[in-house]
Amino acid sequence: MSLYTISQASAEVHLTPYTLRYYEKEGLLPGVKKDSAGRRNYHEDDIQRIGFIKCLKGTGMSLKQIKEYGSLYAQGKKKFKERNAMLESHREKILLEIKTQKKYLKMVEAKIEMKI
Amino acid sequence: MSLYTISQASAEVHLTPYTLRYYEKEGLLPGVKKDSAGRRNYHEDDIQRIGFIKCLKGTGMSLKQIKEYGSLYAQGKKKFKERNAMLESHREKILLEIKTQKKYLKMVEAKIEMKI
DNA sequence: CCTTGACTTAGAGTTAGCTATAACTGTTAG
DNA sequence: CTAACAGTTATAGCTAACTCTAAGTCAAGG
Repeated sequence: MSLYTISQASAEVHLTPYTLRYYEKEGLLPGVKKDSAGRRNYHEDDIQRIGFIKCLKGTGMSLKQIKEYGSLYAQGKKKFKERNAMLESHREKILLEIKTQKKYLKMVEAKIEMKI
Repeated sequence: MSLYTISQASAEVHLTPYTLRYYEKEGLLPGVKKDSAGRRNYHEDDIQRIGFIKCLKGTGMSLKQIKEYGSLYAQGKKKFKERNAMLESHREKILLEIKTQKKYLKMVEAKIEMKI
């Protein structure tokens, strides 16, 4: 049934075990199961969750907000509206960010072309 | 000849006076002139420099690297090659970043479309 | 049985990048 | 002349996001 130890999960998602424990401690990754010896067993859907956390974080969402999103998610469809509103506004933010990056790219390219 | 006090420069570039002084202290913005009373006088080209610093920083370059770039720049054309290499590799980084952002955008949009 | 090694926790330490405070100085308006 | 104001410095404090340390536990191999 596809279980990962913390070091396997770490390799899979390219985050250190430190970071994985930290995310869990901060409440970003609730409900990770442990074996009889108290060791974490990451399931496939934990890996998926971490993937989405990386996506949100990689687009500039703070861990605090990611946690908030996760908490809305955990509350199921009664919070669907709120949760989707969060994603929609984050989507706008990403679009804006891409625009800004493109502008900055042009500035850097202009500087390169200056040859001075 | 278009001089700015620190608060005017601050308003112009959308950075706080604290940040402007901090950048200067960190060596990112050498050679800012002062008046007889010791107050900073930002010239038009200081404003331009800050603009480019914001561009580099906004695309993920660390202040340390920006300082390094500035120091190469200050050494004139004898460091042209090195400086341009730095910009070229930064350009690649930005391109990659835009690509990543686009991928993440799709992930967020997919999540929005899930309606679950 | 004992060592090795991968894990556990709580908590301390680190880094980047600001942001604020305290004490002070020079300029300007009334 | 003086009070308010906008600046100055040095230095301390803050936040986010890790990153590491110390001390301990557990399971498996020799």
